[in-house]
Amino acid sequence: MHPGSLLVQGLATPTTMDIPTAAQPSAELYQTQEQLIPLITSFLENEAHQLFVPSLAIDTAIFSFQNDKLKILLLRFWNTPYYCLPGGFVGKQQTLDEAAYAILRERTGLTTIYLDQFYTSGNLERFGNDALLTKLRELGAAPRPGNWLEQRFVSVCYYALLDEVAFCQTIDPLVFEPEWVDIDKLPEMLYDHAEIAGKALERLQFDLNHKFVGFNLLPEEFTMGELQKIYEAIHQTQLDRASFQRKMLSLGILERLEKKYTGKAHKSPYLYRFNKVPAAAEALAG
Amino acid sequence: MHPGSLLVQGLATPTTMDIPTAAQPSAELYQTQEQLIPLITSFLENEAHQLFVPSLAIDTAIFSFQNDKLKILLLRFWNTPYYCLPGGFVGKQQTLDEAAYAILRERTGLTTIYLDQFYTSGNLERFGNDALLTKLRELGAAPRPGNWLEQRFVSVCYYALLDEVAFCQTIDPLVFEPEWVDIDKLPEMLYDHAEIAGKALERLQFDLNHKFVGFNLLPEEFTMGELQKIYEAIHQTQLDRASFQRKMLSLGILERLEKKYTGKAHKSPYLYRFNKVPAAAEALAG
DNA sequence: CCAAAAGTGTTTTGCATACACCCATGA
DNA sequence: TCATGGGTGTATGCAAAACACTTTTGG
Repeated sequence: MHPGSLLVQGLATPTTMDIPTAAQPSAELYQTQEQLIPLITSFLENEAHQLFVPSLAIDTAIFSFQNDKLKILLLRFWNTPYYCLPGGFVGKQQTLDEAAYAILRERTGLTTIYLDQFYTSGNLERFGNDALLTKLRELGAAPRPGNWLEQRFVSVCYYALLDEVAFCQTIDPLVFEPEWVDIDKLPEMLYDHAEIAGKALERLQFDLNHKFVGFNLLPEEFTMGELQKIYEAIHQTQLDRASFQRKMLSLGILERLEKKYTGKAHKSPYLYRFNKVPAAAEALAG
Repeated sequence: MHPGSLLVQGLATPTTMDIPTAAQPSAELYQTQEQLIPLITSFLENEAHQLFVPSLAIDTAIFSFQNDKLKILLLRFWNTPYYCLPGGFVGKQQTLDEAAYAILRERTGLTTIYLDQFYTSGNLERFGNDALLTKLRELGAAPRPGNWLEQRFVSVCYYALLDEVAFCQTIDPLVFEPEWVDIDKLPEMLYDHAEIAGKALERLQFDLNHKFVGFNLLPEEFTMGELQKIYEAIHQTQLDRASFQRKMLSLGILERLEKKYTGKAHKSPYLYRFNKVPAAAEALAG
């Protein structure tokens, strides 16, 4: 295995979807700048062109729900105070969905993930002004003209919902350090990623009421209170408990299971599960 | 002016947005196959690579409202029974919106158009199986390996609404013959364009109720009855006249003008205009 | 028995629908 | 004055919202 291929996974999207997550060699080997820079340079000058569709990038807004708050996964760029969204490129034989899915799996280690394309950004901001190239030049490296990042990129944007607090793989900690950030405390971001994150949240808020995506942020079995907290966090409002319960139940897509005994001194809530029978899918379409 | 540049406009997107529509030379000059084939071949082998972002296409679903029916603009491909959506490519210095807008103006001659990106299609259907290449080979031409259409393409899709029955420019009648088609009588289409057209209609139906886009299909001043017909055509239902009027007026985004005397033997309807004050925009956001 | 949280019932309000009625217009 | 289509008023029904009440649990 060519040593650069790990770097490819770190920087970008694997070209196939069946790379076993657990069996990957440790990225620690490439954590020093001295080792990284020539690998990155080689990637930008050679491998990237061979593996990926030119001009095309994927950015993902990955949401999860922790401590009653909606979080988004950001990557802090190379020891700067600037953040960006996890992203990657599209393998020459990959569909867009496959490429986005691969990025998700690479970053989170999870395989069951809700994923939805919501926007394609075609502005020219990054063209000739890439952060990674600038950083490399600061460090004395100079990838040749015509390298991968000197293209103009169009970015297809996805948002994703995680149903467990994902452990976040640090596949390339020196270049991109992952961090879960409160959705209402977004830091300064590179390129147009702040705008993309904003659009992702808008879309999530919208889909929540029209496609019932909320349960994707919870484990398979959940209480009504937990589901309500998701709605409140995403819409940043307070909801009436009784009305919320009736509304959810009236959709006919939740299945009531046995009670959950929490050990707390109050009535135990029922557990619910999303009902996957065809009838439920119908109810959501309208 | 290089003769191929007209062809470029015919096949694809101009790279700038200020080509004067009226001053274009007639395309009649290039209407025979003998003249067209070498120009197309040269375009595919040379000019396209220089002008456009690789791997990226734009497809547009252009809607208008004629005789109380919703129509979509399709292009019949080179004397076959197959149709496709008007499309083009993205100039190296164009944003996606600019490229889509240029295609619209090129095909319709109009400059004020509602335009909304709704989907990016990344399947591999067209890869290695392009209709134009196949047709050229049937005709004995053989663009060299590595020509523009041998790439894998990702297509950014827009839908557009025209507020007048556009005259449809026949810039390349031999290759693509334009035709307004009833939305409920879609013919067989190339690539995944049938799917894209379907998604465009779904999106239009959805936006109609959430972003009040309907008035973009009408001239600036219109009667309530005309607006209602738009809604009925797009949703394929009958609506109550009284309820419709109250709902529209309650949105607070219509401005009532003077009456319109039609010459018909009945009460004359008021004319309305879309209200562009900021308050209206707020009303639409929710 | 109490506090806390969950579940359910009841009232009210708002909105969409349906339908009725009146108005303006030109033949 | 009549037919036609446009504008407005009114009754009805459904569903969401607000609030009250009951139930369950562990201390």
